[in-house]
Amino acid sequence: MLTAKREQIYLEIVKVLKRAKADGQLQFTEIPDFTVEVPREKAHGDFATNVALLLSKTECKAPRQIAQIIVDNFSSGVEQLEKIEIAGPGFINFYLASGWLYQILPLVINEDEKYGCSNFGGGERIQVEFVSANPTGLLHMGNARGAALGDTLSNVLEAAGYEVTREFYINDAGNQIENFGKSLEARYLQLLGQEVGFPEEGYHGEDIIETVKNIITEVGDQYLELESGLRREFLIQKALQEKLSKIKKDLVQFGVEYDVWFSEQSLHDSGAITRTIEALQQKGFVYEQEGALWLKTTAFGEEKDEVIVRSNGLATYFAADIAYHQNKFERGFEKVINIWGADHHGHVARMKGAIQALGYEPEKLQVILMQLVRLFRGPEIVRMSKRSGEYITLAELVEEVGRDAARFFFVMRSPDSHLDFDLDLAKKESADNPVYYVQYAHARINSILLASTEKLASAAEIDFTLLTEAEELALIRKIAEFPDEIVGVAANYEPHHLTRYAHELASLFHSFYNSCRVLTDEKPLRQARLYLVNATRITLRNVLGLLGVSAPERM
RNA sequence: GUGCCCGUAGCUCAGCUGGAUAGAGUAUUUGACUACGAAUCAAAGGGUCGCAGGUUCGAAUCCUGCCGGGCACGCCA
Repeated sequence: MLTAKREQIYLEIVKVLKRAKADGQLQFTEIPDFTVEVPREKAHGDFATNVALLLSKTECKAPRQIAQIIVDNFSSGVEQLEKIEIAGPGFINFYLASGWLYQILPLVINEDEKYGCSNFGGGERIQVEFVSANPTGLLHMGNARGAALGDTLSNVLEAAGYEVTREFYINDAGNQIENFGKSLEARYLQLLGQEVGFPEEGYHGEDIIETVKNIITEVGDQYLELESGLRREFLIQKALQEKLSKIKKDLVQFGVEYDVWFSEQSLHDSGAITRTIEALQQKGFVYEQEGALWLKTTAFGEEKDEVIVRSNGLATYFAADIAYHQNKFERGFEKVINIWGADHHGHVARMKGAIQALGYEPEKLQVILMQLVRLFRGPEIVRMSKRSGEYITLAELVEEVGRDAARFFFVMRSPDSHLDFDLDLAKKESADNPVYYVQYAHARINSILLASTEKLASAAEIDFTLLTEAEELALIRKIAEFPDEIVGVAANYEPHHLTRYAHELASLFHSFYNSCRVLTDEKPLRQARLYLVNATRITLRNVLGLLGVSAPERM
């Protein structure tokens, strides 16, 4: 609705500009990249454009003078356009006939759970890789943030018309797995009464002990007889299985389900890494030095080259990740999004370089870096240490504050911002908790609809022009913005705008509720307001759905 | 030392592809429940947008330098 109207205005302006140029009133050689947007201030009309300001330089005229030329040439190509005004330094404000927005309401009701969806993405295939935690432990707050962001972004991309694949890359290879094996073995032997030391760099967490206890319950002491290498391998297999199923379960509890779980080890086993390295060699980006193979990432602006095969013959994590990305592109994804912790930022440029070396456009890879999460209980910071295994896990978080609050809080902030997560606030069932604020609006609507015993009237029976209060119009406008909002989030990868939108929508509803009685005695007005309330309900429910937050009917 | 992120109201943060009077929540103060849920609403106060220059009709937004905080700089992942 908004989009269509904006386009109409935009095209009309372009027409006017061309005509003015043909008449010699304007001299520009190229139409500048101007905008038509909904102004922040209501007093500035329904839409506004900055085109006159942008033209002022090339025209050598005052912006307001140019605006006047445009306004004078404006014809009636835009329906419902009531008034055009020049304002401020040279903005042109467009005022539409009051009530032009009413058309959005029947549309919302008809589209229902599809309201907000569009075909912006045109069915393009896009892959979102997120969390991708080491399967050697449990999910921590950083993983949780990634899970909330990745899943919400995926939901939004789907709503915007992309075909999305959610993927978890399992780091089940390399040194950490070695290390994991040593830790498991030490615990195994200790639990069976042997006096052995624990590896300095090992995984000290309690959860490893639990895992080993479970293994002992299953296999008893029969691994004691085995040669150490074999014993570790068995322990690793068992433990990985258990850890992964726990990770999966915890993510499901968090509302996150993946389409693909991709094993790093499988890239080693299948020879994919070798093939990728050969491809890079063929293109001349690989050389040998001091027994190792290096990738010439300096060819793509990096400060130094990177090792892809160590002198001990083992491929590095980087090599595996390159093979993984090649695999992604071979599967036909047109765009690939990775959500990584900020501690991996050094990896971004070289990954893009590697992609370029393979002959793909580096822009196809989009990395969202997220800053760290700090946990608080009120003013007290919650100290955590991954090394010692003392940290709060995703499962514990969901247990403590609930999935709704957790997901909302993680998405609330820009990924670029450090996130201070206050457990006390997230648990609070009160006004200062933004999750409840939004959910409350939904529950409240539901109880109005319950209280009204009559059947909702159809759009044809309703006189929408009765909705004239400022609160009503503001609410309708916000509802109308929803599809645009989704496209914006999908285009710029900014899921945090969604929580903001949800809050604003709820807020406008509460204001409306407090100033306009819905269940009034005047039937036509009551029907119109009930219709608006129902449209609000649908929009709220849909935005909460994208966030992975429930829309309760009662609280 | 080099690279990336951050610095906006007392606090937590939006706004950053340049646009009109810099916003929200919270906290503080004051009002509103004998009608649809007060987990709500209405209103007030609160700002050198880290500092200094520059670019231009216009800068929180772009550029340069500096200050403060975080992260990363491995034949780890």
